[in-house]
Amino acid sequence: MRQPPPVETFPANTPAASQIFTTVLSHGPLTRLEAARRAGLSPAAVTKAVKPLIEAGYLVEDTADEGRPTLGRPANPVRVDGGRALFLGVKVTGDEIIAVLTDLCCRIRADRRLPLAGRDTRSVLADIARLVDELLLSADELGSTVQGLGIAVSGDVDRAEGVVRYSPFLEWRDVPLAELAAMTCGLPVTVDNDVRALTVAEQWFGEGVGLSDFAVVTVGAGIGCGLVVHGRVVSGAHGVAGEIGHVTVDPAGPACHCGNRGCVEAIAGEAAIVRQVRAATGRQVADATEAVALAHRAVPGVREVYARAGEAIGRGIATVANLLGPERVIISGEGLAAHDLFAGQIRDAFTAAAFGSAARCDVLTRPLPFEEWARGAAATAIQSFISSDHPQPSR
Amino acid sequence: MRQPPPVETFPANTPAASQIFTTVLSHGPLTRLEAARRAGLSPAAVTKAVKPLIEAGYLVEDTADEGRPTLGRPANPVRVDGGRALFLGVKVTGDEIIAVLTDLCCRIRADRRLPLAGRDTRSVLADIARLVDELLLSADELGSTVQGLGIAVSGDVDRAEGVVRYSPFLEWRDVPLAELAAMTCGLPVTVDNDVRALTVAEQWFGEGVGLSDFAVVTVGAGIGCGLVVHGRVVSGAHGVAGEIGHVTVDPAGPACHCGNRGCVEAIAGEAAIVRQVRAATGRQVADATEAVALAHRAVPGVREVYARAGEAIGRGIATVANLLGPERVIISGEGLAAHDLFAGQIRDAFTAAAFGSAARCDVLTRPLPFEEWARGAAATAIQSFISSDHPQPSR
DNA sequence: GGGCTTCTTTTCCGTCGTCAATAAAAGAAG
DNA sequence: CTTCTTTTATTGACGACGGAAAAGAAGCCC
Repeated sequence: MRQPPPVETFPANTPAASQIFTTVLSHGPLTRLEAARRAGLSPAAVTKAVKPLIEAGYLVEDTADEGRPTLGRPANPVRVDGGRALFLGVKVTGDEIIAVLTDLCCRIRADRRLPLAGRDTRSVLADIARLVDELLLSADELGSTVQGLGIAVSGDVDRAEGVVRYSPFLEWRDVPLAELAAMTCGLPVTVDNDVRALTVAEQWFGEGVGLSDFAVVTVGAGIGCGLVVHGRVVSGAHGVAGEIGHVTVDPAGPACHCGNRGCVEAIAGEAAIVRQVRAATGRQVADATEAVALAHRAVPGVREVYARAGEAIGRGIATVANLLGPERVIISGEGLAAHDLFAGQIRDAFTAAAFGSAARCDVLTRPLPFEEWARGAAATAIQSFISSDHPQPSR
Repeated sequence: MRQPPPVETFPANTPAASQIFTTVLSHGPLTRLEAARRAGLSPAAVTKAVKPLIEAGYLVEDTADEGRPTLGRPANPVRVDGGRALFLGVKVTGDEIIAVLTDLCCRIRADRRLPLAGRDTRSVLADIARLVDELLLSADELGSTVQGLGIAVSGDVDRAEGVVRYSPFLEWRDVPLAELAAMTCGLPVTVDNDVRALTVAEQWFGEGVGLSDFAVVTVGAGIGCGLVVHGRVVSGAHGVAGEIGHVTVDPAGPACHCGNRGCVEAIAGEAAIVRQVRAATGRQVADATEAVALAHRAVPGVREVYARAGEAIGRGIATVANLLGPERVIISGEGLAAHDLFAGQIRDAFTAAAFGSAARCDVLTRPLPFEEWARGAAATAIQSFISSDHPQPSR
C-alpha cells in the first residue's frame, strides 16, 4: 500500500473562522466586507480569520477587477484555492464502487469505478483501498495532497461514530467502517449515508447554497430524500430520516418490499417500474433503460406507468413540502433519465397536493451523473476537514 | 384600561445564563453540578449564571434534603421560583377567546373564556383587552406582576414580526397583532401559530422536555402538527410547516376543503367525522360530541367512521416519523374525547406504515383541556421573556 | 496634489467561559 | 473532639474571541 501523505490540520480553529471559510467556499469570491455581511460578523473578524487562511494557502486574493464601482478603494475579493487540498469520495453500492478525486471546491479531478468483488467487509475494504491507491497517484500528478476520504453507503449510517449500522444492499450490520478504512488507507475517514452526503454537496456546492431549509429527492433504484432544516442536515433521533420512499401515497397500491402497500418506491422505484412495464406490455424487460426505451417508442401502456410514477413522486414531494415548508426541493438521481416521461406529472401532483404556502416551494430537477454520489462523499470529507472534527486514523 | 405594571428585564444576558435557566426551568430542581452537566458547561459557569438569577429572585435554593447520598458536601439544588413572574396566554379561535394566567413555570393560576363578539381586528382586540384586564386583577391578588402576553392564532403567523399573515377562521390578512395588542395592553406581546405555541409548551414544560426531535399532533376541528428538529420548532421557509392535516393518505378518499382528496383532515377532522356519521346513520348529528355518543351507543356504522379516522391519523404520523425520525410523537387535542374509539387504529396504522427504525418512535396520547392552547401561548411569552427578545410595547 | 469614497487593517477593550485552586459542608474514622 | 475523606460550590487568574472605532490604503475626481 502506498504511503499517503501526512494530514494537515486546517487553520481555522475558531467557529467564526470556520464559518467565514465556509461562506467563501460556497459563495465564490467575496470581498471581506461582503463575507462579513453574509456571515453576520464584523469586518475585523473577517480580516483576522482570513489572514492565517491565506498564509496557509487555503484562500487566495482574487484580482478580478471587473465591474468594480468607480469610487473608493477597490475591493479585494478572496476565494478558496481549490488546488490547495484534495479529497476522495467513495460511493459503495451493492454492485460496484465509484470513487472520485476532488479538490477543496469539490470539483471532480479524476474518477474510477470498480465492480464489487464481494460484499463482505474485507473484500469491500480491499476494493476501496485499490481505488484509493489509484486516485492517490492521480493526486500526486496534480501536485497536491489528499486530506480526507469520505465514504457514502446507503442505509442506516452513524456518521458521528463512523459506523454502518445496517446496510440492506451489503448486508452489513454495525460495521465500524470509518475506523477500518482509516487503518487501511491512513487517511481521516468520514462515513455517511449516501443521500445525506449528496445533500451536503448540494448544501455547500450546489443548488442548496444559502438555503436553510431544503430537500433533495433522489429517484433511482430507490427513492430517497435528504432534508436540511434550520441549516442542518436531518439525521433523525434514530439515525434514519427522509424515508420518502416509504411514504404511503396510495393505500390501495402495490405491495412494497417493506411490507406496506402503495409506498412511493413501490410505484416509482426502478424495480417497480420495470415490473409494471412488463405487466403492461407482456414483454421481457430487463432494466430501467429498456423500460425508458419502450416508453420513448410509445409502446402502449408504458407511458402510463411513468405517469403513475411521476404522480407518486409528486405526491411524496408535496408531503415533504406540507410538513417542512422547504424553500426548494431538488429532484435528482439516475431515474431522471426518464425525466421527460414524468416531469409534468411530478409538477402537477405536487401543485395539487401542496397546501397553501407550501406550494411556493421551488421544485427543480437536476440531472445527476453517477459520480455525483461519490462527490457527495467527498463533500462530507471536506466538511469534516474544515470542521476539524476528523476522526483521526488510529494506527 | 388598567395600567399594567412596569416590565422587568430578565437578568440573563449571556447565552450560557439563558441556557442554564432554561435547563433548570425544564428539569426541575437541579444541583449546580447537574445543571452544568446537562447544559454542557463548566460548574463555574453555572455558579456565575445562577448568582444574579437568585439575587433577582428568579431562582431559589431548594432545601429538599432527601435521597441525599451519605457522603460529601450535600448538594444544593436550585429551582425556578414560579411565583416570581406571571404571564398571560391567549388563544383566539373563530368563536371564542381562552385566556390563562400562568406563573413562570407555566402553571395555570387562573383562566377565562369569552365568546367572540366579532371577528374584526378591533372587536377581537377589545375582547382580548377585557380578558387581559380581568387576569391582571387576578395577578395582583397573587402578589406578582405580569411580564408578558402570548397570543396564539391558527393559520400563517410570523412570530418574529408579530404579524398574522393569514388566518382562515378570523379572515385576517397581515394584521400586526403584536404591535396592536402591545399598544392596547401595555405588555410585551408574542404572537405565534397555535400549534407551534403548544409545541413550545411541550418542549419546555411537557412531554418534549429534553428531546431534540419530536412532534406534536393535534386532533380536533383540524389536524395540526408542530415539529421540533434539532431542538428548534420548525417554521418552514414560508412560515408554514407541519400541515399534516393536508397530507394525502388516500387519493381515492373524500374531497377536502383544500381542493385535494383524501387529506387526513378530510377523513379525521371533526367536520369530516360528523359528515360521515350522518351519512352512515342517516340521523341528524350536530357536532362531534353527538357523534362520539352515537359511537359509544354502538350505533351501526359509527365505529367504522372512527376506525377510518384513526387509520388516517396513524398513517399521517407514520409519514412524519418516516421523514423526520422523531424520538416521540405526542398526540393531543379536543378530538381525544374519542380517544378510546381510535387509539388502536392509530397505533396499528402507524406500526404498519412506519419504516425501519422510524417505528422505534414513541407514540403517546395526552388528553388536552382546551386551556392548554392558551397555556401554549403563555409558554411563548415566557420564552420571549427569557430570551429577552421581547418586542417592546411601542407607545 | 488635495478631497472624497470605499474597503481593509490595526489596536484596544470588554465579555465570556474554563482551569485550577480553594472553600465549604457534611459524615467517618480515630 | 479533632482530623480525614468525599463531594459540591466558589473564587480569581487567565486566555480566547469578537466588536468598536480609528487609522490606513487605494483608487477616482477635480
